[in-house]
Amino acid sequence: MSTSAARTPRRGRPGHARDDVLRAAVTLFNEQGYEATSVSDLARRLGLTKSALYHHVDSKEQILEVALESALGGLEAAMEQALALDTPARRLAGIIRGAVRVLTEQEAEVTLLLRLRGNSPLEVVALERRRRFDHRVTELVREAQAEGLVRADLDAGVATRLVFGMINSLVEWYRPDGPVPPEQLADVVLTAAMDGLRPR
Amino acid sequence: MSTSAARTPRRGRPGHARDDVLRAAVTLFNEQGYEATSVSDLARRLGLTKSALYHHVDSKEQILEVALESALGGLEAAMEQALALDTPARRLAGIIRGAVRVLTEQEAEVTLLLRLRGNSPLEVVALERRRRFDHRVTELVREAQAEGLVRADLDAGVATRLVFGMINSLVEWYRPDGPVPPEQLADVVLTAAMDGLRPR
DNA sequence: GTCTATAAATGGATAGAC
DNA sequence: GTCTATCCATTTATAGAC
Repeated sequence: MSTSAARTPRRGRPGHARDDVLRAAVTLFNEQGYEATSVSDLARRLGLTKSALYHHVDSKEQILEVALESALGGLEAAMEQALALDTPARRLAGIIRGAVRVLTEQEAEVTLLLRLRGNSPLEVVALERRRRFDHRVTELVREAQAEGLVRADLDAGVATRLVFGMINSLVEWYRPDGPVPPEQLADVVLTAAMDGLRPR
Repeated sequence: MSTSAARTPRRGRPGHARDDVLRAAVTLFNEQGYEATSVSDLARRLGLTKSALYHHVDSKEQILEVALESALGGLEAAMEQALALDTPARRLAGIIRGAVRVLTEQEAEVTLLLRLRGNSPLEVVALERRRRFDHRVTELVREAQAEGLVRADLDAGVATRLVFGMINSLVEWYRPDGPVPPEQLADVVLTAAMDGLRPR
């Protein structure tokens, strides 16, 4: 899946470029749900006919594919960065901060990923990749437990899911202009996850 | 959720009763998504034709309506019970435990509620009811902050959303036969929310 | 690159026989 | 209470003119 840089530059006015279509599509998919959004809905939102839209993309599912690749690629890149850190504590904090960053910077695409139900081979493959990511996070939690950084009386998988339940919920409510500015968000989440709501 | 015992006894063989249809429908809606599930899919799952299915329910949306009423009713009842407790600490712990209980006991119906996008007047009304519930939880968090039970440097709305992100994620992964037995679940979640992952 | 027109399939829902 | 057959709107997607 090449990005815009790799594509042939258009001669005339760009008009509705592929990226505009993809961006609008992912936004609309998130507002209404992927299945509940028809190609007609999308064309209407863009002020185009369906036929014109199909000039830019091959299919509705292709749009989903591009978005999922972006979301999974972002999460996997964050994992690589976290794994490159030099202590278990930094690796765990790194993947939590990294996931928060990807969730906010690629909010629309990740939201789509988080709502998948596995209704097509494409979705099943994406869900498997997501599951691999989750397993790698669980390994980081387990490693932190071995160092005494995380309570050992909590199953590592359960701890991971609870923390990522918190993180993933960000796509449902976080707004950069809300009570938590973007540059503080990772710290707020990390503190809530590690220390909880109770004052120390 | 009454079992067959409470229903009017049918004369002939019970066949496919309304409750069976509702249960199967909600399960399938959760597996595939509400919009992605056709009435034909549901009929097939039940081993019926569409026509036979429509003998038991008026519409696809009616099934959703019944399920949402059950989920919202459960959450609102939990809120009333929590509000009846006698200290801010007990009220906050009460609604967290109560929500965990409702999420597990009415898992399918609550899952449906949590995935709504507001695609119809019915969904919009349900989302408004859900928002009212969230606001009442936020009030309990604010009250706990005033007593010094919850960190005051965290916005009450943000704290509520983070904790409920954790709680709501249960519908995605919690299984009674997993590492956390049902009777311990509320304690595990409450501890994770209040004290975090770090050993004290 | 956008349009009108249309194909082919599937969606939710109903009529009426048994 | 279940069936076959059908209605009509909408779905994804394509053909071909401009």
